[in-house]
Amino acid sequence: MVEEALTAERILEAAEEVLRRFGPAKATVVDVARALGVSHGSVYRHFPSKTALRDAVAERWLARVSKPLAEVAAEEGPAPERLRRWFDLLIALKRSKARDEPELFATYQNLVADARDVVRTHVDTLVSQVARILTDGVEKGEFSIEDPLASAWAVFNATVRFHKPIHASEWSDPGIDAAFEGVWSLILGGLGAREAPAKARKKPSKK
Amino acid sequence: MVEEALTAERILEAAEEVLRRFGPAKATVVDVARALGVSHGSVYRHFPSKTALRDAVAERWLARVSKPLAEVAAEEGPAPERLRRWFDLLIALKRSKARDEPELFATYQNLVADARDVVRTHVDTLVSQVARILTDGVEKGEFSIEDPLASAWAVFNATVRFHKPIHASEWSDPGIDAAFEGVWSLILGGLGAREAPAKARKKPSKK
DNA sequence: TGACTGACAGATGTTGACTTTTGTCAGTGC
DNA sequence: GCACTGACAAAAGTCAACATCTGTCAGTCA
Repeated sequence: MVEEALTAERILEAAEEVLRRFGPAKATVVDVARALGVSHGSVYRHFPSKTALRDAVAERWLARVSKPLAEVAAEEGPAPERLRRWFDLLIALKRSKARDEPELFATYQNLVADARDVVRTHVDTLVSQVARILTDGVEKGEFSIEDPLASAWAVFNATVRFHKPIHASEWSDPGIDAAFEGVWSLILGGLGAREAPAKARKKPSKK
Repeated sequence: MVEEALTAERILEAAEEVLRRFGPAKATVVDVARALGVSHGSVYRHFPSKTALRDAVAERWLARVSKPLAEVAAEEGPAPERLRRWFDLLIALKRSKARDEPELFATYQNLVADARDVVRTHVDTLVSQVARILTDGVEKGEFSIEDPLASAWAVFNATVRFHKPIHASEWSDPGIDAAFEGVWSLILGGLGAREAPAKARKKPSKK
């Protein structure tokens, strides 16, 4: 049987599995190497440090969050509803990660606590997606705001309680959904949300 | 000189001083007793546990936050500006506590992490103050909202990043004030804030 | 030659004996 | 009697010896 070559990709998969099973506190580089049947020195051929490996695992994991969100951001149709769907999905994704992959979620929480670049990049990605929806809405006359990127940041900041991992323990409060509704109507008002005026409404795009 | 009687009040003062000096991790009941020249058993005559003592210290400390805020909430004049002054003061108070009394602030952070009743009560107090300002503004036609208490919670939730101790590390970010401005204009819009119409209670037709 | 190993040094984490702290209460003396 | 003490048990915290982990590198072997 031919041994499969040791690649960064294979290491990442093994590392994710090890993190999922043991959690960030117990997972070691030796565990990852053992899962691959190599010495731990080999892992350092592909990643300069354990931190870099952890960041790379998180990056993949975060890409699996932002990709479906990007799809929602790119949808057609009224921006206000799309914005809401986008946040509903963001919140649902975060909650399900916290519930179904607690160890990986804990890894991500450590990352946030360390204020790693990988997290900043992820947040920037998410905020640009929101900005895209807002820009779209402004063009269609569905939002009345001056600076979509600034507003995107504002919306993101205002909803921090509902998607930032540091608040994860509050997500099981019975009133959490009602609290979000309250913040949401504040936001819609603040964005000057309304139905697209007939003459401003764009024809279905077919580019 | 006659020994002063040992009262809950004197114990609280000593406990606050001990907490301020040693911080929540190092302060012991024996330290508090020593500062008062009594045995630690005596302290337990007045407080059932160290936790109860810590909570009582925090309660006093929080009262010193909510009292000046209550004064702002009770002021006359336009509600939107008052609301803004109220939040500016809240944020300034929290930041100065974090900066000038780091040990007591750490005590409070522990309290929040433990989700103690004393914190819930404090938050309820603050939210009612906001609700009071909102109610006032609704009566004067300065806000158009249905449920001032629900909106007060929404405003509080939307500004969490700027006053909740768990976010204290973000308060020194250079962009934090700009971020607050962004959220604030969202909020003002969401509350339907406007100048008081000459004749209150009449639905406005234009800006 | 170059991917990989394995032995190694220093850093970090764990363990368990020991110390301190919390909380109780019978006893003291005012 | 009451307000307080001081001795105590159980719980929690400390610390140093020991073990494991991270990161490096000279050496192996295909």
